[in-house]
Amino acid sequence: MKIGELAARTGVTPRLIRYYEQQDLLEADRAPNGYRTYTEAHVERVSRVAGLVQAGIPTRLVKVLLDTEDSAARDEPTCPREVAEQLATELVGVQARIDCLTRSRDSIRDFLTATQHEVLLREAEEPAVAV
Amino acid sequence: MKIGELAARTGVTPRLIRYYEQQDLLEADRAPNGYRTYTEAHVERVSRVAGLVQAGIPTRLVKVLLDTEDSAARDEPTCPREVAEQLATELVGVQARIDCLTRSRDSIRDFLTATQHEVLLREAEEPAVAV
DNA sequence: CTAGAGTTTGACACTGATGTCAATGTCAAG
DNA sequence: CTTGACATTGACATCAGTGTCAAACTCTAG
Repeated sequence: MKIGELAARTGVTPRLIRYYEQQDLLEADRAPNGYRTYTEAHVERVSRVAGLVQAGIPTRLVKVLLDTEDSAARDEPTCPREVAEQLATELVGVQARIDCLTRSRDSIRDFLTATQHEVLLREAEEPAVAV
Repeated sequence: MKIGELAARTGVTPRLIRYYEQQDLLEADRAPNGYRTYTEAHVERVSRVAGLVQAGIPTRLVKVLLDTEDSAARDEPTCPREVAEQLATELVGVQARIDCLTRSRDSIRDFLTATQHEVLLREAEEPAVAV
């Protein structure tokens, strides 16, 4: 598929998809005419990247995270001690973000419940659009 | 306490503390000489703000989130339907971020485990510096 | 009284993530 | 062949979050 379709399916603008590629978070094959071409796998990849970036992870780190997943998937036990330490450091940062966001989420929930708006809660939690 | 001490205790630079105040995320009393003065409560508040901002929540929303907590704490059932809907919307966004970060965290953990670096894991999870 | 550390405001600068625009190329449909 | 939709690259613009610096003030210690 071409960039337009990928954009439509992920909700990420073509501009950003190109930007992510430029930041080395994405790779794209090229059709003979120079157009970028993507596969199904890219859909998830792009969603993931966008999600992480939106969650405040700088692109530089997003790359590390996804590369980690990738090499884990291909189970390459490639892991120089130093990289592992960096990851461990990153881990605490990620966990801190999760904790912080979780508190906010709970606050919102509690508040909506306390103000008799549970209906909205159900609407909100149904879709489960986990990315 | 003055801004310097607050900064030291929260790990947030004075510059940012002033910025957050400017963005209406914080309020500070003034000493007769014009210096900002803070209470214990501000310590947590600042940490919270910084955490959310770092987690990718724009300051504009951080304000909404914390205001929600505040009014919940003072249990004011003040909640016009419209605000509730906005919050519900925000809720799904926050949840999406949490899911995304959680996946990354698990990936890192799994990876470190798979590569025999559990030691680092324990180091990383001990502090439990949840903010 | 003076020196030094901390504070105030305000300006300027930079970075990262995005939007937008321009000039050009590709391709499918009429 | 022409038109219109979509691609490409590259430049410029914007916004938020931060760093940094300057000039002036306050306070504490010597």
